[in-house]
Amino acid sequence: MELEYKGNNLIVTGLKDFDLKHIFDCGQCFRWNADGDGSYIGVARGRALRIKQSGDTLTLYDTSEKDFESVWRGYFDLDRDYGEIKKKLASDDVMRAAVLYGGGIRILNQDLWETVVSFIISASNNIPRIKGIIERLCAAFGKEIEYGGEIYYSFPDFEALARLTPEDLAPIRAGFRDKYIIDAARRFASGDIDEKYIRSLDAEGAKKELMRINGVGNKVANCILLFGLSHTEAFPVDVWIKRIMEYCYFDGEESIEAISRFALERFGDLGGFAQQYLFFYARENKIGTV
DNA sequence: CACCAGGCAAGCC
DNA sequence: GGCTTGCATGGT
Repeated sequence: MELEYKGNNLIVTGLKDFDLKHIFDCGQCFRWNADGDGSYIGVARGRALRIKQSGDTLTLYDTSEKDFESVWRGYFDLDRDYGEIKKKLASDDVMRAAVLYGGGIRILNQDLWETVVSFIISASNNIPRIKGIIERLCAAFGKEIEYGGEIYYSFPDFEALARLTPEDLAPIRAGFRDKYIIDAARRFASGDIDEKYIRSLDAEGAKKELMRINGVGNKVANCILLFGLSHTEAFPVDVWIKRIMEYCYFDGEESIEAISRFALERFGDLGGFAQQYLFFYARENKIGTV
């Protein structure tokens, strides 16, 4: 992987196991959108970014080396060897196919607070609507970010949301999840839930702590562990994962608990990566929906 | 018009 | 403890 500058744009070459479409469409994030001409625009960690991939070359527009090193290198998980992960996972026909299909997936290292709220919103919802709710939340309560002559909005911090009531969130149209968002914000703002403390815990302890938040159950907590806390053994089982696992590894219907146990035993610390390859493969091919 | 969407909490037994 | 049900909203 090499870096060079052309004007204000940072060019990264020599990428392996990296594909923006796979990364943004595997269900882990909600704030990146295709913008014609193959580029994507998104907001993360309080910064907006236009990014474009062509083969093994990535262009980050109007990006300083400082921002790349302090934010984007870690966010895109560029220092992890996904070739090794894929090799280990591709030990059966199902995973071989899934890894081949979504070979450019990376698990983004996202902000914990944003991940908590985003996956609270994800409950009993669909991805286009989740994205809509989050964009309205950011536009209403986030901070303005100017980038490339346009205005974007940061994800609102918990102090801003802790001051609100469910009625204030009505325009966001989050439905029954509005009170959960506010419960989460108040717990973070009061220190009842503490990011440093959560990060000091192992996956099991962090999960227990997260599940104290109203609206965070087993599945949402697993998503937060994986996408916001780098606990790569977390294997969130949603309807898509349940379907593809039942279809490919079981003989018909199976409980979420049994599927989770199977995943931990088979994939171990790589469960989260396996989950992302499977989710992308299942959704893009509508596997199990018949 | 049912039914479903990256589930969860509250209310039952 | 496990099992059932209501939940907001929008798309099919």
